[in-house]
Amino acid sequence: MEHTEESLNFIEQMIEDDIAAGKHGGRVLTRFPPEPNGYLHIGHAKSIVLNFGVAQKYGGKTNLRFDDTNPVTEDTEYVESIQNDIRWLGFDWEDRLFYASDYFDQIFGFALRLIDKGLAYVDDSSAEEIAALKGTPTHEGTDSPFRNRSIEENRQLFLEMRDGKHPEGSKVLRAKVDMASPNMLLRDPVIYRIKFAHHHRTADKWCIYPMYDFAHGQSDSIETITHSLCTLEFENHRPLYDWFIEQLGIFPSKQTEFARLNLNYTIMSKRKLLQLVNDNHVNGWDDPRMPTISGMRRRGYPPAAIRNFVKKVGVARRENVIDVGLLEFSVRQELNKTAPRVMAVLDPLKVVITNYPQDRVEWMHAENNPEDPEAGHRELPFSSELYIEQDDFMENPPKKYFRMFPGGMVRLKNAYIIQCDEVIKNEDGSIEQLNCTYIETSKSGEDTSGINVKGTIHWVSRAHALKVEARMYDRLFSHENPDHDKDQHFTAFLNPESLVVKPEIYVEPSLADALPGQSYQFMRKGYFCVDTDSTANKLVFNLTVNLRDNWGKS
RNA sequence: UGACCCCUGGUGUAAUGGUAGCACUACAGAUUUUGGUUCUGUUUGUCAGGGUUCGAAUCCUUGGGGGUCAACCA
Repeated sequence: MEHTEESLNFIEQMIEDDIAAGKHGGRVLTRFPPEPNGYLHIGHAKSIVLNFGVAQKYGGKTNLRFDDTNPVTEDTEYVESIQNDIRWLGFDWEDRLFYASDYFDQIFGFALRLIDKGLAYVDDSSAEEIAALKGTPTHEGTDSPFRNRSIEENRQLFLEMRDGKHPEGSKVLRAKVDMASPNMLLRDPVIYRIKFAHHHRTADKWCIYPMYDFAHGQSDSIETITHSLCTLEFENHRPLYDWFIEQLGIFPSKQTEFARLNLNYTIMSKRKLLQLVNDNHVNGWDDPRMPTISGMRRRGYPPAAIRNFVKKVGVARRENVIDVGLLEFSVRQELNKTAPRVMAVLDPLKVVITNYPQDRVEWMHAENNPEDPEAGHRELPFSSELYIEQDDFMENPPKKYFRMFPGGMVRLKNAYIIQCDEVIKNEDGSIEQLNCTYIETSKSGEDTSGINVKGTIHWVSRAHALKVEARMYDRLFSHENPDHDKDQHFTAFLNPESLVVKPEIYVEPSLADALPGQSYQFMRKGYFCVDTDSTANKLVFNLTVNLRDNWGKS
């Protein structure tokens, strides 16, 4: 057996180099550091798969750490959903659940250490004044008038800030780096601000909170993270990340940036997703049209499909926009192997088999999944009155149409070949029903008719069909980049047909006991899953993704 | 008019100075009791110029294009 070597992405390459060099004794410890201020989306899935995946591959571990340094935007609702989503994706942080807020005491100590080294000062300037003195990317900044306070005064004032003696916005603690740096982040970044806000974990213990740059890297160090993987927009933060490690003399975690995942026909910004929820453009964070993990779960995307998708996308440092078609491919690939086949008629057309006894019911033997011999078989009721799909019949078919037409023959999947004898119309010209005859000797599995038909269509027995609701989902946006227009808000590009509800479709009776979350292939139509809105009286199915359809393309 | 990063088919990603490959998409065909799946094949690519080298997608250089950075957000 030939075995092809899989090529490494640049992060795996780096880790292998580090291990080979004996760095940290070959130890690998990564972390996934979400801020609990929103739901996880497919972009986070990339980070999760990367962080957990690479650690697994090299015998390491991964911490889950909530980056909860801004009490104003964070909430335990998000803490719960995030953990739920990571588990569902198939990853386990075991006993390593941490919060940046666990380290507030230590981080406060780091700040004092900086002050004592003359590397941090309390600034009484307003936010506007600080911004004004910061300069611009092309013009260097100016020192704050408070930059040269004594160590003693800085210490005293910082302690007073902690003790709530100063109002919000009146003072901040700044690192003393370099106001002339071409890197704006090094121009004396604010590292602590006053916020009289209730924190979801530390409650009212603190009224000062560290900023990202003085919490994230420090938390990495405290946990002795070896490889701190983050997205490209933090690249300019790396010199500061390293500066703090150097000045504080703490564990040297190493930050490495990779390009975030972008998908066309959707948006990934948490702020904008929150707006879709708040403005009721969608029905919550787990709306099946949302690019959130919870939305995809409800839509019926299997976790393995998401993992495979992320692996196919790869990891690199260049900006990218992934075609949502690749995600759909991954979903079909997984569901094709696992989803039982059933028959469902979405847009019914009544068929009467005139030569089939009206009171007769035959139970047809049907394969559950041709891709999976283990999946077994089921029995399907067949009778003289059926429903077929409206677009499986055409009165005046084009050349290569091989479904039903007047005088034509078609195979009913798992049943008989029938011939269309008569089209019965309503007064308005619409088709009321088809009268057909069946070929008695053509029963599936015991066909001796010798007739070969090109088309096979799905059907359900009218008397036995279950009436269920179907929610037909399409992409949320009709433009591949909803953010492309400077003058028009992204909501202007919402797809008005992203959800079409079919209140009543017909499905075969074997679906009666289907449970929320279960996926099926509605043969020749698409993959559907049972929605959590289903009740004892009425099942609700979500369209996960259509089947590929080559008909009519050429 | 600053610093840092990036540029390989339509999309994404390999090739670590030595045959530009893989996946998705598209197209064509075979198989098929799902116009699904599967199988086979085809089209399409190294941003541009200069240099180093026996040899450059890869190294150097100039230019072009794109991204990030001026929250008391992360």
